[in-house]
Amino acid sequence: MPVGTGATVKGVFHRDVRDEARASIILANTYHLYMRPGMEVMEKAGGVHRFSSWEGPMLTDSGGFQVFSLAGVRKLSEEGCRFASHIDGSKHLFTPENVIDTQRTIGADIMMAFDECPPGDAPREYAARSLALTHRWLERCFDRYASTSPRWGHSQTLFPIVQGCAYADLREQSARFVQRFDADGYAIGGLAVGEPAPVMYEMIEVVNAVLPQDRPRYLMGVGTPVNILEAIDRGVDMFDCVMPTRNGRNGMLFTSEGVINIRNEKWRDDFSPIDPDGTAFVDHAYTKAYLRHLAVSGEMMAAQIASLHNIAFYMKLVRQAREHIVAGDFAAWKAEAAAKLIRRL
RNA sequence: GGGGGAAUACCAGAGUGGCCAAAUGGGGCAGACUGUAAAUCUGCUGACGUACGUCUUCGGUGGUUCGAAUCCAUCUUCCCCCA
Repeated sequence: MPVGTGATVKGVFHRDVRDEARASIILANTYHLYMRPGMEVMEKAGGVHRFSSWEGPMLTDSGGFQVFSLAGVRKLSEEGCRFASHIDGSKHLFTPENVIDTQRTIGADIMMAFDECPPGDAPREYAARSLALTHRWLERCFDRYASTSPRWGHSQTLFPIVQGCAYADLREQSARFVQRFDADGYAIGGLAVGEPAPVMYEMIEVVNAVLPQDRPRYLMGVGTPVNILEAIDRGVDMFDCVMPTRNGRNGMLFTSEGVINIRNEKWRDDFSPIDPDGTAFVDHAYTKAYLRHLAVSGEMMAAQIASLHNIAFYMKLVRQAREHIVAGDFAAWKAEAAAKLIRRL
């Protein structure tokens, strides 16, 4: 949602944590069509959380990411973050408190804390100062959370966000700090923001070594199919990412055989399905040639089909991951799948 | 039959004597996109070479000029107007 609302609405597809296996997941902004009605999102001593009305849980971001992505046009302070709307220039102030209020109003099942997300190359001194601010904000978020009630008759939970940039000791410190709130789940933020992938993986390992095993770990904003498999391998349970939709709109299709740029002329006469492995999101499988025609013609349908296809692909990917974790052959499957996923077709 | 206009790279279309291998768009090719200010943005697109560069291009032919996509003659093709 645009600046001013203080939150981004997402759908989250979550495992039933009663499964033995880790890795459930995902993702898909604004798409809730993959979720089962009344599915239990998580269990905690003494109670079961139920989703809001419809097909699945709603997760909202706090607006913290805007602190990162709008770095050029915002002002950070102890109080919060000021923005000028890109739409009408009006001024807006996000604070830990009003961001919680907004998410209460939206009715999110999972609300996110308000944090600062520094860039991947942030110097240590900045990272440490930022982390301290994020932690202070986090306490304010939970204060507000504790002093307010769900508005729409279903429970609303709040996830803290681990920060610390690319510094292992800061990450570890943060992962310990956030546990004082005994949350239903924990988010890992501030990754995939410019740092190399190996650094991201290392940070995930550091953090997950500290976070509790019996609560979902949510890696925010990640990522490519391979990123997701690597993160699952390191104990992450939940993801969200714009990649399947944004890249889909821009003509990139993820398939079990590799990545396709559907605008390429090579697909012009290719009447085979987008993915031979059958990740079609409807019974009818669109052909590459048809989708290319729509994309080249500038038809909105191309963006729609590509987005839905990519989301369906991501959903299938994590479902397979879960199955292979249960079957006990995740590592072998991951290696084989990843090799294909990075190919360009 | 008479009069006028036009032919430019894959397409469309600027350019009217040197700063033109030739604007701009499209098409093509490649790349980017990771808690969505994004149906977006970037690069390349005559040949050879990493590159400075060299060579061949602006309908055909022949001229003028130090120098021509640009001027002249002629041919070809297309378009328009009048009969």
